[in-house]
Amino acid sequence: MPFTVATWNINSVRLRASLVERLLREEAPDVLCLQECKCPIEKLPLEIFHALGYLHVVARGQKGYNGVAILSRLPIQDVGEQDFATLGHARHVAARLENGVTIHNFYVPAGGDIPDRELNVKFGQKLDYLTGMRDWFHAERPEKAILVGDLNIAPREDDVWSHKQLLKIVSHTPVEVEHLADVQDSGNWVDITRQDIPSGQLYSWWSYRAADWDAADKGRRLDHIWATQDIANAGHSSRILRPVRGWDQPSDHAPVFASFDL
DNA sequence: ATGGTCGAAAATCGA
Repeated sequence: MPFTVATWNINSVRLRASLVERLLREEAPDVLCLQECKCPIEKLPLEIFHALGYLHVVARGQKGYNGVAILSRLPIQDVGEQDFATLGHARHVAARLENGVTIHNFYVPAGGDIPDRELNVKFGQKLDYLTGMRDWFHAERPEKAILVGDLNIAPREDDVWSHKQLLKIVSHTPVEVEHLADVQDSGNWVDITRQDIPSGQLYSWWSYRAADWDAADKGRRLDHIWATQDIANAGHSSRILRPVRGWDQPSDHAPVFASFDL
């Protein structure tokens, strides 16, 4: 059964419910994973999703911040959440499809502005969250699994507009990249986006603080789709929908897509 | 070295 998965940091699902609706209508992924819903689960605009055939929703939320949701046209089962680094935040939820594939939806902490855990508690929390992910996947030995989300790290030189200028900027520092690589190794995860698009600049986020984000094009690839080694060769057709960043009242993130023939 | 823009929620914090 082939299926398509998408991930999108929506930056308030209530404010942008109409954008979610447009994406579902135009692209019709089987599963859409959202981050930064910024509301309790009882305030998710479920009617809109249901009306489009997304009858299955697994989510975790909190008032004002964070929040993750998995919308699906295919039946899914809630298989729980993890609270890495015991932050008490809604940053992870997992669901299982009937074909046995588990989908993990993550919103990794952004980490603040200063890349030093002595000077910035949030940076330490980000690293600790990633270490928690590493240890958990090391113990779990995931199989037939897909991991998506806003991981808030652009690991490769061609995942950022300027490797040199971003080396000390949170999201591209060597210590974060090492932590993310440890997570990837611990679960035998394969970066499906880069499996499909192995070279060239690739971004999924552009700051709001640019006069013209498209012309400046100072982007970063913060949003990822991974799969465990055993199903990685089923992944294909990866793409990042850059035009979505140019929709009215957009999120600062573009959605990332991949398909799997399983 | 700094400021630039958003969203939620209350007049700031987080990104």
